[in-house]
Amino acid sequence: MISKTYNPKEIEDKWYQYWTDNKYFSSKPNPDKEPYCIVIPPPNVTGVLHMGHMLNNTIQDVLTRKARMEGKEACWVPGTDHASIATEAKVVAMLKEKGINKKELSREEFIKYCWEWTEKYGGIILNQLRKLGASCDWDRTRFTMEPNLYDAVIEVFVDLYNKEKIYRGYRMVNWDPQAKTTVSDEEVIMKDIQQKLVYIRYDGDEGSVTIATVRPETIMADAAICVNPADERYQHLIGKKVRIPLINREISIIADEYVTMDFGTGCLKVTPAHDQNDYALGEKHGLTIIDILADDGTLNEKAQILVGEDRFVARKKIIKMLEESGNLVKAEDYKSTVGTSERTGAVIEPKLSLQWFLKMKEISEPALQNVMNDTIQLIPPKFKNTYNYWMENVRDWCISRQLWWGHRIPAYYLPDGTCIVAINKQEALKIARNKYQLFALSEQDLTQDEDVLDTWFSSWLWPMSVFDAFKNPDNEDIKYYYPTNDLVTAPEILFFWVARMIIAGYEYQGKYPFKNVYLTGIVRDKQGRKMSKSLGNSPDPLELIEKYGADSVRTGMLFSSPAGNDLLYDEKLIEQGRNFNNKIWNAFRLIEGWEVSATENQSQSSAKAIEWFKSKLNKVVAETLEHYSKFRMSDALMSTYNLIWDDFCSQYLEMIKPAYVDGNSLPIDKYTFDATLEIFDTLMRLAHPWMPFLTEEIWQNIKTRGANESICIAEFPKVGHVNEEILSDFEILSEIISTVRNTRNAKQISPKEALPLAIKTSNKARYEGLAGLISKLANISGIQYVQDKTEGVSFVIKGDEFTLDLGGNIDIETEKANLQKDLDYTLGFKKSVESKLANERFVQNAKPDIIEKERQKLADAEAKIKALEEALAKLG
RNA sequence: GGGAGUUUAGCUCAGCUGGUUCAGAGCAUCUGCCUUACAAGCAGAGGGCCGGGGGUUCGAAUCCCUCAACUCCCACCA
Repeated sequence: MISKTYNPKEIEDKWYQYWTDNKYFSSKPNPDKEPYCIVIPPPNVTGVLHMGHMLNNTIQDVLTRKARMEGKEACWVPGTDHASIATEAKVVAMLKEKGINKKELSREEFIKYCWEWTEKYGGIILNQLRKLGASCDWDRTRFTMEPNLYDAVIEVFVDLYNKEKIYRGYRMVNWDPQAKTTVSDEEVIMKDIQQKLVYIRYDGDEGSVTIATVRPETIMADAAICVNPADERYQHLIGKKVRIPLINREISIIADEYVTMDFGTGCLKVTPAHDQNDYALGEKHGLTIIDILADDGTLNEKAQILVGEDRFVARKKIIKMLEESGNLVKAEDYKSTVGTSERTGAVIEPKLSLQWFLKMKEISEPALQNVMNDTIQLIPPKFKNTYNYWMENVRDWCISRQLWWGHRIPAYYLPDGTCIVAINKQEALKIARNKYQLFALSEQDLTQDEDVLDTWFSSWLWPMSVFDAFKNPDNEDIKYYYPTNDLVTAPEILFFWVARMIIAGYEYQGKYPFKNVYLTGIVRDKQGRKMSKSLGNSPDPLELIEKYGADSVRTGMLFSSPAGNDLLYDEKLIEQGRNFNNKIWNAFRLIEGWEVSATENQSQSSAKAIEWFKSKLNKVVAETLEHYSKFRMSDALMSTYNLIWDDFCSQYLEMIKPAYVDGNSLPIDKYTFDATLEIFDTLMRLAHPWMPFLTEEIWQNIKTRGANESICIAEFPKVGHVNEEILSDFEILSEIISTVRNTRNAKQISPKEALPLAIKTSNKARYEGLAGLISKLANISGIQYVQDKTEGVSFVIKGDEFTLDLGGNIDIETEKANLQKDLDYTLGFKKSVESKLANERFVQNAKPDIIEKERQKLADAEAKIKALEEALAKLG
């Protein structure tokens, strides 16, 4: 006896093992098959699965499994990303706990720790994906820091350098004082914060000025005071000098139109070292750059005062000091935006430093065009706008990071500072010798750049590097799988990653890396808040899988998540998923429990039911494929959900269910039984991409399967013949049944009590075909075809009149009122259709098929009115 | 400050190029049922002037204008 409720725990590990043992997810180039390929957005190697991963990877798995069942050579490439900043931060923290300071370690020692850490935690997230049922080709698992991928990054750097796309320069960059590295513009998150706008008076011999600033701790780095040349208030001071309070250094007052007259006091303190605009202003006016901040965000000796204090502490203290010195004019509340690091949350410090950049404008041209012309499709397309904006205003990409964990920049410096870029030291030395004729030079004389590359500078090669496109350019894999088909990822990394992969794809393969980009939404909680650790509103995906089963979580997450829309997560969704799983499980239990008779003849009703369901199934398969083709995942799932729950369980199974006599089920005829199993088989294949475990378990039990058979590689249902006539007949059937059931409900008559039904129709044949089913599903004791209305409750469907004999249990007035209500509505309806048809402009302008539809409506309404009127007349 | 998007039942969303069997789905709610697959269930029901206003049209949730609210992206007014 199978369990009454579906128990996923018992089967999930078993089937996953079976699938991997049989290598169903392995893929090799196969010229006879069409490739279907997805590369996973590589999660952080030391990360753990969160709800966003669940959503995103479930979608990838659904797409991959469906493609595989459709006979394509499906290949889903898994892997992880080394995540420089995040991993390095974790390792530093771990070392700190052990009492080790990163600074005390050599680069090699530190990297060794990183590798240890990676090996310890690196497998976790991939194993979690297995729990979810992800059908990745695990033999192809890649890591952005593994040797081949490492080399690819270095090669690309050298290549771009040689093409003069990469340069080194001083720039104002975003400095993260916590991670002590630069971060790219995209990694800076602007946040609104409440600050104090401090007004400070600078005195001079010829007058004084008051400036407003939110960063009083930087006054020691001031290079000038700037006013608008048109500002009459300050005309007399331009060119004069004032002294910086507290340190009494003299600075000039300069004029520039950049300054807004009506903001603050109209006087701007210019601090070229600590502000983007001030830097530009400083360059223009030839000002001195005084950098008073150390790498960790404390004030350095150039500040002269408050040396060693953290910038925020210094800010508070200096206000106090200014107050005491009498230079503080006032301080008011002010809200402004400040950049914070995406990785550490620290407030970003604009900092002037020497960094490596990639010129973006030219290289990104094809990536812009081919998204705009839909060669690459963004789903949903609304993201094209933001993509376009970003790409058109793209700025050079700062690719160096002051970290150790990552791909070390292959730039080597000669003792005189000359920079040579080459794939390794030996090559660099060769260049030094050949190009500069420095034959005496040895490897020891070359110093490699200390910095590593931005993590995205490795992941932008991902769709190519996972197939070794750089190491081995003409290999079978890259030729077969590239370009890949779909990419499923979060909109947040559209520019970080997606756009850059497209750029790299065109640069190195001359072709887009993927055809479609499906952008998922953000998983939020019920109240619409982002899932976050600090809020504690993010459930642990593995606990959910443990509690409900992977299939429940998968379906639950996809019930309501259109592309690009955020998913408001509620555990109820997962429950709904579980209920669906259980429903299927029980349908199987029912069928499984039937006794089969080889001698019993098939009833006409069962034959009809099978015919109907097959048409219905084909219709839904067509719909589902349509949804898939448009990446409407929720809709595709819902089609299957409704087909199985409503059409199959609630209707079909009730139609063919063997009767009970004296508490015992009669056997079911073999033909119907076999047909039902076949249908069930198809349904499981249709549902498999959503619920791989449950469907495999059932599919394996429907009949005896061979040793290497699996639903994973069974055929996805194809669209077959749809008999529209039978579908419409069954719609009438279901209307009859629900009306009868309704009537019982209203009259409080038990469903167990069989009632006689009279039908007055001109199409007796139609109902004779349905009679058995009507009787069975509406519990009708006998059907009688009549010429005149008989005693009982009547209703009209498609111009035919049905009367349910309730044995006198009727209230004439109520019946009359009900019929009258229906009649009134239909008359009104008829009138509106008539007036429409009478409208010449309508008849002239509307399309013929629309008019034909209207005529049909009119005819139907007239038939209905006739029947209703007759029924009413009978009641007196 | 600039740009884009959204606004349809209590919630989450479908409704393509305008045609009143298009006002839908799932969930939630309500009513009645432990009917021998499933109470994680069965059978039913209610619920929306499609954000407001104006316009185009024979006809608008669907096109245009305008207002309002919300969201996102971009942006250095100290």
